[in-house]
Amino acid sequence: MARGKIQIKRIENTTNRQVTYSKRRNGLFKKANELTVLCDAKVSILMFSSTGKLHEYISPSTSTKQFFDQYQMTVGIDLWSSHYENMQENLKKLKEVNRNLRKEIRQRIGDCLNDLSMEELTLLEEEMDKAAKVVRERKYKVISNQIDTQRKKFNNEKEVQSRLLHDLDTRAEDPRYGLVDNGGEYESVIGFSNLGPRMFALSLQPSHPNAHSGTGSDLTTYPLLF
Amino acid sequence: MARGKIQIKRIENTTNRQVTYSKRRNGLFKKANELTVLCDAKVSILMFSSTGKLHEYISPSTSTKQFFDQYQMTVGIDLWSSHYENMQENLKKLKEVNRNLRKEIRQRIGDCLNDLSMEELTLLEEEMDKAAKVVRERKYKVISNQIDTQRKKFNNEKEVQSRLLHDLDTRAEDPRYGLVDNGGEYESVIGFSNLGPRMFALSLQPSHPNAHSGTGSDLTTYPLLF
DNA sequence: AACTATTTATAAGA
DNA sequence: TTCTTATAAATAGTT
Repeated sequence: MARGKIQIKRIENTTNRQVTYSKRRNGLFKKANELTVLCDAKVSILMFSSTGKLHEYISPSTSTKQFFDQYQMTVGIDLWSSHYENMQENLKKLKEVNRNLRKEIRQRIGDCLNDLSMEELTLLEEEMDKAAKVVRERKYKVISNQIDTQRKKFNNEKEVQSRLLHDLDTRAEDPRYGLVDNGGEYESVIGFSNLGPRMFALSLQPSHPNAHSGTGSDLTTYPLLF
Repeated sequence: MARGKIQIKRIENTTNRQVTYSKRRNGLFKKANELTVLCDAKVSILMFSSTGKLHEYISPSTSTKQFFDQYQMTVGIDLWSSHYENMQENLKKLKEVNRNLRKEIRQRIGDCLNDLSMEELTLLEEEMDKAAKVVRERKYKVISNQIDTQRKKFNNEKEVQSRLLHDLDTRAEDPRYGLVDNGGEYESVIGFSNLGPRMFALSLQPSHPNAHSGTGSDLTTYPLLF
């Protein structure tokens, strides 16, 4: 624009092009700054030269990040959404699923029943009864397993005990030991007493609600524990 | 820069400022475009006016998004990483919550009870019984509401019916209708026969047919309804 | 939005 | 690069 008009088209001479780039870049930034001051505006200029070099102008009292954020807010679309679209989608879906799960749980706890129809209530009741039955069965299974284990332990210990008693008898009759009283037997019984509390605790389990009196046969094993 | 030099400072006159903003913005964009062409560069200009309005220049064959990406690559810092991390954190938390909710539901359905202790099973059982009770109560409430509604409907209909019957009686005894034999009466009843089905349906209600057996004519008209 | 006197930007040369 | 400078372009104030 001086010493001769130029065509606005790519400057082929590389040096020339770079010089012009530098000069005009400065001019652009100067203008941008003037605009910022004169008109109380915020300007962001990003430039990449043909060699890939970055130059930047940004109005004082702001930042490129702020510009990006504000730009996106204004445009209304996340420019980074391509990066995060899937994530946001996932997030949304998860939240929805979550909501439904919570609702289901609430219904199964007994909340939020008001918007259920008669049919849904009936279905829910059936399901819950079924589930409760499963829980109960599982509980009895656990109980009987524990009982079984305890019984086995008890039998083992009894066997050991009787063997010990037998030994004692043998020894008592053996003139070499000269033991006549029960002291030994007493000691050996006390040795089992640490099993007591555990078995007692078991017997305190709410032996169970009346609903399942049909499985009474299981209970016949209980007395053996006392 | 014409018709007088100006100070580079905020233009206080609003109109003036907006005009200058517009003019210089165009100038800036024009320069940016020339730079793009002359020097084979890529330029992005974002501007927010003092009123918050956004204006944008972007070199052809590129996009603001590309600029953001390239800017970040060049600067070497992911400006969005904090967003990204937050999101991932959220996602993780939601998944965890979700997992727990599912587990709870599964337990309440009767699956996955194996890893529950005796105490937990007992607690679960109690909760489920309690919840089932609530569901049942809710169901009965719905049922009784429905019954109530039906009863009210029935009573209404019954009243309407008796009023109609009463009307019929009155007309049958009124000489103005000149009905001597039963033919006329038959006709007049037939006149109401579009009500018939409704009354018929009503008469099937378990409650009872005639609350108005006081007049003998009641009995004679009943057969006509069927 | 158009005009235009003037300022500013800058192409080419040093 | 930077400076110079002739000239093109931008634009402030006006209509």
